[in-house]
Amino acid sequence: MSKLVKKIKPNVIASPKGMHDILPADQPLWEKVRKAARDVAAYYNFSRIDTPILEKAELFTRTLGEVSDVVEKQMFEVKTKGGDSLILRPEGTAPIARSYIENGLSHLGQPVKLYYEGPMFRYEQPQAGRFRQFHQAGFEIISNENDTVYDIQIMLSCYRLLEDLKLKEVGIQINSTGCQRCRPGFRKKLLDYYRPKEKSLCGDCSRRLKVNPMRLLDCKVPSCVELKKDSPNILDGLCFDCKRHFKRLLEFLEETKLPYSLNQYLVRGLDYYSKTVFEMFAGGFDYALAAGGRYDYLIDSLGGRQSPGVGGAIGLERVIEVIKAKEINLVGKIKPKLFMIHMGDLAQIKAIGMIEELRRANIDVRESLGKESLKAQLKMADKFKSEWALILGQQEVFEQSIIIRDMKSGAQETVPLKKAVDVIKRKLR
RNA sequence: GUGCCCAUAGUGUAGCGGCAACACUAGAGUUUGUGGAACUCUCAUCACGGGUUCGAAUCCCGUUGGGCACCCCA
Repeated sequence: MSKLVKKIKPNVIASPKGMHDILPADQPLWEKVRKAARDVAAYYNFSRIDTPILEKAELFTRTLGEVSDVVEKQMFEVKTKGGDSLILRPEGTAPIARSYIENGLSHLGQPVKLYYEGPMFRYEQPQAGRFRQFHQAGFEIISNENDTVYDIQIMLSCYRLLEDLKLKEVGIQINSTGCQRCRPGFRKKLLDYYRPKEKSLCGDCSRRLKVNPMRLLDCKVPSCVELKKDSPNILDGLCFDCKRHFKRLLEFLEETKLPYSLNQYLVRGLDYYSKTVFEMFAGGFDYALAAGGRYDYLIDSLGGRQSPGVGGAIGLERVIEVIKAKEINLVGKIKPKLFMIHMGDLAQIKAIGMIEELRRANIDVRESLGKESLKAQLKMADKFKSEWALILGQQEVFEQSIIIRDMKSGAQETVPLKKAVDVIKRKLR
């Protein structure tokens, strides 16, 4: 038979755009960040919740807003065989609100404090700190009362998490976006201010003027920024309730000494926010590491009983990017002090047995049992900076013994296999 | 969605129309049961597809992916 088959290198398949592997080298840092989030959640008494990665489209169109960018152009759609379409969740709050209603979580006792962590998806152009699949950890507090103390607890949770990750100089920007009572009045004031100037607005802004005037405050086009200077301040237009809520938030911020600054132009792109909104930044990075706000009507809009809530989410990729850029060292390497070495097939069998015995004794050991030569294995032991090498050769197997080698001094002692674990225990102490 | 830049070993780079090179990493070894040094060897049909050319990693087009910015956002 002749070999007619040409060696053809199949096209290399790349990961989808904006979606990345988290490689082994990065896993310790990721785990550190996730653990920090879990610890903060535990300290402030948040219970973990996991919701499906797919949700019905309506959940997001109804809560985030039909004309929000996330809904208009960033929805990641999955068609089912039945012809329905599902959406890869772009954020965590709406699904939790859905679950809260569906599972009657109000029965958990007020307030309901929930924490989550997992992948989110948005169909957009990847760039600095921005991916199609990214990860968030988040905190939500839902209760009967829209008590400002919950706002500060959310901000504290987010802030402490960043602090625990050794991120220094984190700044918090806050604003109030008003409520259903005062926002219409402010919208009108905005419109009154901007309508006569419509011709000088950028294209996006003149469109926003019609669909979502609040977003005019967010524009970064220089000419619009100039116009913004004299625009009505949202804080002046707040109703009595919102004003009181905001004032109280400031008192809490003073008490907790969180480094905040007012930003009257901070309006977030998701419709469900009301009253408090905030974003947290690390010095030198222009994307928010964490953000959130209050959502007094979210549960309502999904058909649940009126239950105000407040929440915040932390972008894990962004946090990790900043940690790396600032060369913050969070991960200490755990290195087992023992290294198992074998010579020959028989010894390889015994070596496996020995490792299992060590495991039962709760002793960490590293190995490179796929390698054959003693040299290569010693080299590995050295690379891992092992303190002792356990060496099993033909002769040791035959004698029912094992060599314990001190890697620093090179001194070796041969001990009976039966006593090996005890001797090792003593050495490790 | 739009605009600009980019793509050569696992990583970082050289090669600029004529034999794909260097460093690091990884693997094997330097006479067979003892590591850290040194040395030797191995690892790429130059992202993919097409075109121009006697000849393409190199020039052109397309695709995919990456980076940055806008929009928006964690």
